[in-house]
Amino acid sequence: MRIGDLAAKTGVSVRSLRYYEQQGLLAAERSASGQRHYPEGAVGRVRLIQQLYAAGLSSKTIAELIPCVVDGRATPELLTRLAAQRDHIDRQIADLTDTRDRLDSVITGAGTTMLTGRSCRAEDVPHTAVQAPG
Amino acid sequence: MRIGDLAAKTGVSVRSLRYYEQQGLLAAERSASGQRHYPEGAVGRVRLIQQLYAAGLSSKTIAELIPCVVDGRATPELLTRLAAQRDHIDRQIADLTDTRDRLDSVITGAGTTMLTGRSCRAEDVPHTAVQAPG
DNA sequence: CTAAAACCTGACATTGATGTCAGAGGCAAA
DNA sequence: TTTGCCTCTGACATCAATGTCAGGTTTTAG
Repeated sequence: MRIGDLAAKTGVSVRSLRYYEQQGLLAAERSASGQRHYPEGAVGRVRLIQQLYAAGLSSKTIAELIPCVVDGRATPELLTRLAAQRDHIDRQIADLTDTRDRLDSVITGAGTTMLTGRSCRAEDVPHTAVQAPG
Repeated sequence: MRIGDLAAKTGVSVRSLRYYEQQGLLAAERSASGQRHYPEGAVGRVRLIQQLYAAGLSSKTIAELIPCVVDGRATPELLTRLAAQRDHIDRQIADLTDTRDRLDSVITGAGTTMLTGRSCRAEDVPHTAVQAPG
């Protein structure tokens, strides 16, 4: 598979795939002329990378942990780091849940506000047709 | 309260507090000589800002939503945006939960691996909609 | 009064992932 | 062979939040 195909399959830009290689996250075979060639498994690998990016891990951290995650090669030290990342994600989940609930209560609370017809700085909303009176 | 005190109470740098003001997230009274002066409530406000930053909202988005969150005021349009943010956070939570579980199974699997010598291939662990290899 | 500490504005630097552009070469179809 | 698309490297641009430095004013402590 060439880089354009992998990009199409994963939804990740060609630019980013090259960047992942540069960061040591994603190896590629090279053809005689230097073009990158990926096995099928690269698709899952890229998805994993994206997932870890989404969890807020840096390239450097992913590069350190990825052999452990894909190969199960875990030194006790790596295992500790992995657990630390898991705990960090746990904290993120807790924080996000808190934020979600907070927004939620604002939303349901605002339902009452909507009935009373009060507006929220309508003059600052440059969008289409705000008909709420100021 | 002066800016240094607020920074100390919130753990946010003085630089960032000035930046928040510039972004319209955090207003400050000014003394005759121009120094910023904050009420006690600013502490909670800064914490809210941090919370929303942590949820991945941009300054611009926070600036738009914050009057509603703190005052409970919302136009229907703003309410929609708020709900969209909540849904976005919900998706983040789901993704993070998935990632956490994945790391978790690597961790417990790796523990087993260390005992049994079996390898643990996380890319083969089923999570949400992994495309099966052909 | 004086010196230190805190504050002000403004500007430039940094980090990280990604976009974009330029110039050169590879590869398959016509 | 020509055409057109894909790929290569390398470099510069971007965005957003924050760090840092400079030069000047204010506040506070001795």
